[in-house]
This record gives sequence, C-alpha cells and structure tokens, in this order.
Amino acid sequence: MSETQNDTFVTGYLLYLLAASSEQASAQFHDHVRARGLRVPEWRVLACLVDNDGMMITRLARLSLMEQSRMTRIVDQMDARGLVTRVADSNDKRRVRVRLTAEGRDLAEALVKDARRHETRLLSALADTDAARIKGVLRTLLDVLDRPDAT
Amino acid sequence: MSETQNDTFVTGYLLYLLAASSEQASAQFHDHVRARGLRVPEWRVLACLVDNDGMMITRLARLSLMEQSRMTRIVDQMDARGLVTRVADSNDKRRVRVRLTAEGRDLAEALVKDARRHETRLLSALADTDAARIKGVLRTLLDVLDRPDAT
DNA sequence: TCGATTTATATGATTTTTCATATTTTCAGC
DNA sequence: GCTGAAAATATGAAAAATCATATAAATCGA
Repeated sequence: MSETQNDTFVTGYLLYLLAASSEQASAQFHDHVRARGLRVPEWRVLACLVDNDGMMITRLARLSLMEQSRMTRIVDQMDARGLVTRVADSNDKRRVRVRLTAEGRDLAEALVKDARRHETRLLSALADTDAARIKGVLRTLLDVLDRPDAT
Repeated sequence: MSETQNDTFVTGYLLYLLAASSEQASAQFHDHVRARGLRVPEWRVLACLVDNDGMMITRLARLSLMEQSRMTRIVDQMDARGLVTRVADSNDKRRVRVRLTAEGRDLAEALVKDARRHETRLLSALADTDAARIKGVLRTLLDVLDRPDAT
C-alpha cells in the first residue's frame, strides 16, 4: 500500500466527471486549433459565426461560454488580425455585429470540418450504446439546467 | 424571421455539449463555493485532499485539471490562508505533500456534503433513465480517452 | 559511481481574465 | 416627449493563468 488511495468522492462526482470529460475530450482538438494559430476562445467564436454570421457580442459571449468583456477583447484581437469585422447594427446602435472576413470564413470552415472528423473518431471509440446516448443525455441535462427551477 | 437562426454545428457538437454542460451544471455550485469564500480551484484542491490527504502537487494538479505551476501558486495561497500545509516527503525530497489543516478539513468536509446534496438534486431533476446513465457514459468516455490509442 | 535523463516544484515575465463601472442607446410607463 | 430603468459594449485596474525555464533531487545505464 505505497500510495494510499481513497478517491471516494471526486472521481465519482458528477461535476468532476463533466469537467474532466470536457477537458480531456477537448485536449486533442484544442491542440490542433492552436497548431492552426488560434486560441481556443477564438475558435469558439469562429464556430459560432459559421453557424450564424453577424451575431452580436453578447450572444457570442453566452454561446462561447465566456464573459462579455472578455468577448469584446477577443473580438478586438480577431478584428486586428483580420478574421472578423465589427459592423454597427442599423436598428440598434448599441449592438455590434461580428462578421467573418473571407479569411476568417475559410479558416472557420476548415476547422469545422476538422472538428466534425474529430468528433466522429471520438464517437466511434465508444461502444455503440454509449455513442448513441451521450449527446442526448447532455442535451437533456442542458435543457433541465435552462429551466428556471433548475436545481 | 427576425433573428436568423442556423445553429447547425455548435449546438450539436459533442465538445460543445460537454463544455456547456460542465459550465452550466457547475455554475450554481461554484457560486456557493465563492459564497463560502473560496475560489473554484481551491475547492477542487480541498475536495481532492478529503479523498486523499497529503497528495503531492503534481497529482493534485492533474486531478484538479490544471497546470502544475498554477497549482504551486494556489497551494501557496491556501497555505498562507491556513487551509493546508506543505510537508516535505521524507522518501523523496523533491516532493511536496499537501495536507489539510483542521480548518481546511472542516471547510472541505462541509463543502463535500453540500456538493453531494447538490448533485442529488441535479440528478433528481433528470428523468430516471438519464440520471442512471449519465455518470456511466462520462466514465466510459474518460476511460476511452485515457487509452493511448484514444482518438 | 559518474553522467545523462527524468521527475518534482518554483518563479519571472507576459498575457489573459475578471471585476467594477463608464458610456451610449433603447425601451417602458406616464 | 420625458424620465428612469434596462441593455449592449467598452475599458482601467487588479488578479490569475500561462509559458519558458531554473533548481534540485532521484533514477537509470554504462
């Protein structure tokens, strides 16, 4: 008994399993993203914009799971780098719409393709039953959490 | 069609579902942790140490999903605050064992109790089938990711 | 048992992230 | 059409995280 192993709580704790799964499942792809010269938050922005170009900063922040002020600065940098442009919303002058540039779109589409491939590989490493269930379970969890009575 | 909604990729992407689930499922409890005067990484350290007191920094970092140098500084702060103490390992002088103080242990045990309660509530908000499956699916995913041939 | 390698931790410098709050614009009710 | 509240974004200052690397101890092989 060289290394006393209790590990009774953390390892079985739902929030740990979620954090660890997310972290570890993403690690490889995030390396790929960085190899392509992007930081992870930037990749998230690109992915959101491929789905729906011209999102406003606030929504981009919510979807990308980060704070608004941080998103403002990330958009700054991506703008400076020529991946996106800021466009004033004509109806509501408070809003800033973020649009992909041609370069941004190319990069985004290439990475989405890579992401899909990676996801397929990941799912195929799971048993069929697990692969079939995982997304549904997570979506259900997210739905439940969205309800105001959540907890 | 006021807000053009495509949302074809991100919302259904496994790595997004994992990150979002983790983020959102944890949000409430993390607020609780902060209300108790701890930052999230500190709570993670306490939770690990309740399971297995005297872990070394490196292992603590791996389990808490963070970098070693970051963990060194977090342990510094927790030490300064009286939650843990550093103990030199007698067999291997490179190692630093992190031990809970009495105060640290009290806080840790209280929070673990809260965490378990919170987890129970969370799981009971899911349908029985989902609740029964979620941990298993995540554990399987983690197992697969641990294998060297992972992807 | 010496030297090269690996492992564990620490630290300086830089970059990110956060927090609080300012600014600007819209909206709701009167 | 005013006024106060709410929403969207930006920004300065502070705290935290990262990256590269230093230091020190253990281990492995010839």
